[in-house]
Amino acid sequence: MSKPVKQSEINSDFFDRVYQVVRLIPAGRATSYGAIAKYLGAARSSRLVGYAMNGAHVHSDIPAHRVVNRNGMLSGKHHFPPHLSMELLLTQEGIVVADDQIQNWKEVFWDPEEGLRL
DNA sequence: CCGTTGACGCCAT
DNA sequence: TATGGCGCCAACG
Repeated sequence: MSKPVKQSEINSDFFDRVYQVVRLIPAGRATSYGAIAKYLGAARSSRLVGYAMNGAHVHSDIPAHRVVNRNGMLSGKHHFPPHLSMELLLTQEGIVVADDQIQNWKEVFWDPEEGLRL
């Protein structure tokens, strides 16, 4: 198994799946768009995860700030309001951020497959 | 209906 | 190590 599959062949609620996973990210930890896509069986559709986050602002219970790119860089900071920037939110959770990048990324990174004990 | 865009990531050079 | 190209697929004009 583990064969790449188009998300459209899996289900039509890809975004909801993404939101579900993001909600499970523990405070003080963070994951990447690619890790979520991979967990959902659409490893090559990481861009869709980012797109899903774009509409996550309507769901105030989704910690979108805990999702960054594979390098731990805050590539989506530009989409947050000034008073609730990614850097601020992450810092409040104990994550160290410098130059728009999460420090100790290897330790902070939360893999959905590991965290959810797949 | 068609071309562009985009909170990404892998691979080639 | 750094840079550029391509795939992926929904949303938009």
